[in-house]
Amino acid sequence: MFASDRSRHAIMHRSEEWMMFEQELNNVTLKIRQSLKRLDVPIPDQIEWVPTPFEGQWGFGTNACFQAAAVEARAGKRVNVPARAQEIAETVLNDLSPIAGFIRTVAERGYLNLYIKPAEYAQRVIDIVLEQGNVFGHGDPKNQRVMVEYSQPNTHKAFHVGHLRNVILGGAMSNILEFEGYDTVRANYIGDIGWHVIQWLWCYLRFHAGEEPEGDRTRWMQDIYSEASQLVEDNQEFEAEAREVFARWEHDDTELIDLWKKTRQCSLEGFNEIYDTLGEHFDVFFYESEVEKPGKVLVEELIKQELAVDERPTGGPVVVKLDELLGLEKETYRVLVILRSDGTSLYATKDLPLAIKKFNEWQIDKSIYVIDVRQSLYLKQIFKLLEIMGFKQGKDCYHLSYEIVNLPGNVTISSREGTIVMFDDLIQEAFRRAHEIVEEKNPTLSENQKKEIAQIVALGALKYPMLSVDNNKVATFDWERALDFEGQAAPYIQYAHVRANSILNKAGTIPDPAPPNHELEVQEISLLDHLSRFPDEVTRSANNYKPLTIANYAYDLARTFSEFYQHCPVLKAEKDVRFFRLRLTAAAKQTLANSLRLLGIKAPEVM
RNA sequence: GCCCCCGUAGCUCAAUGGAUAGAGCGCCUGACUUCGAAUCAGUAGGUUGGGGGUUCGAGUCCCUCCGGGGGCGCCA
Repeated sequence: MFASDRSRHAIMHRSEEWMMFEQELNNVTLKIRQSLKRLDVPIPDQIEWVPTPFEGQWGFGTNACFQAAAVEARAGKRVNVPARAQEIAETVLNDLSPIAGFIRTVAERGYLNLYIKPAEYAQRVIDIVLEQGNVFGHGDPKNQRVMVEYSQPNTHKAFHVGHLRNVILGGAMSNILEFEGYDTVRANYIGDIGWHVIQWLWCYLRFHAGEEPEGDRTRWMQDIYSEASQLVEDNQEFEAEAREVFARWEHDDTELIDLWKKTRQCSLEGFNEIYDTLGEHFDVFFYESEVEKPGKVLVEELIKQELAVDERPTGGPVVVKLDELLGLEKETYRVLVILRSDGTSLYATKDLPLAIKKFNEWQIDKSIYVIDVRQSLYLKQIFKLLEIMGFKQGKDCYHLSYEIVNLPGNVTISSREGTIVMFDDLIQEAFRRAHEIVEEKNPTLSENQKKEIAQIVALGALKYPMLSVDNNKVATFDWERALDFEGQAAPYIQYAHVRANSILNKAGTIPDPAPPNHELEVQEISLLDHLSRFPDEVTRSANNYKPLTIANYAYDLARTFSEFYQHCPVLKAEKDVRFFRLRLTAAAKQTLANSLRLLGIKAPEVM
């Protein structure tokens, strides 16, 4: 991505903020070391700088003096660490003062704080944002390829709000990793075979032969699936019939396979429409049907290597006794079943060869699985088994888990039981409400514009809550809350972007770079400070596999900008102030757009 | 029996081991002839489930208890 920007990578550090102050801070760090040595105070291994937490002041602080005092205390000196830290900080400052590049240096509560002169750096922050434009915040190329597997829908079933959390999360994670400098491969893994498909095919042949879907294909597929699983569950004769269909399948019955191909395609097309709507795309589709046979071969190899135990002669399945193989006393990895007693495949049968295929055919360095938390143990088993098999990259597999989405009343979403909220219903209702609001707020827009905006706002509103809550918290789907466009929500962030755009449009052009020559307001400093932190937030988000970090950041930035434009007139300010604030507004708009883009949310120009 | 996750304001949630635990919603009070009020400003609201421990410093790490959810040889 961003091939045109490659040339910059050599000179731009991953963190523009640190880079801007790198020289000054390194300089100070060195001097502090020298000073501590002169004063005969222990020198901490690491002297790290963090932004000071005081609103409207722009600076960096270090806790190095705490570290030093703590070392003294551990060495047996009877000292009160906080008091001693403060003492050391003051002494060091006396020893060094004044320090070049900083407007104020203060010892506060044991911290050694350095405040920079805002005007001096304001221009640099803005210039960097505007120069880099839509790549502002990106990380250096890591020369590593990472694959993110997500979505993984089953054909012949519904696509519901439970699936949404997965797609949104996986998509945002991919965007963030890519932006941070990883060569990112978006992978989907389709469940196109298995007992659920067989039941569907049976039900179709038995009760719906010749039928074609009208309207929403995915809903049609779901309806038949729901009917099938009910019938099979309640009626043993029906189950026996379905088992016969399974047998036909195992014998490669041509007629059945033709029906499978056709209906599978129907599902896939339905999914693709949903991905289009969501703005998601995949670089590769894997299918369970393509790894089933390799999986069965692999199972035989594992039996030969005596890693797997074939219990089929005694009516059992093929299992891998992981704890036993590892010599673990305590139950840890337990036992993994890798093939049914009747020789048919399981998830594990297919996941093993797929994991290997990913590394070997795609030359990836890291393999991420976006899958719900209930499969934690299962994935732990798969990854460990890969290692035991001698496939070392098992340790480069990572389970990005997330909690499930329930319906109100703690009702589990189940396509088998039909307790689902279909994606299509959700997006249509969100669109309807968004359209109503656009109509009310901006009646003069053309109908096409209204529709486009409603779509952007509706999608943002649905996506944002999936990203702004920690992965391991259970989400409850609630119509009212899912469609709440107020407060901490995507439309708020989009609105800030729109307002910035509106100001810039009225101004016409963005002025040339210039330092501010007025006393900066608290809101301006706060906004500049937030802008400068974006690159670090991207890095942190990528390193921790947490899109939540960017979701929080985007909202914080929007709030900071809203406070800014409310308090600081831009167009009405006198010329120099206007010029500076216009550039600041442009930088804010750009950074809002960049952070929203990472979340997979569009930033409209008007709304 | 073993394992994992959650518990923070009335509700929904934030918070690199750091400075005074922050938002939104809801409640109450203000600001549109003003760059667009999908906005902003302000009030009130907390023993971070309880108890120990580690640390100079714990919502965050460790132990334990309580409450809730989930997983554990042929479901996916």
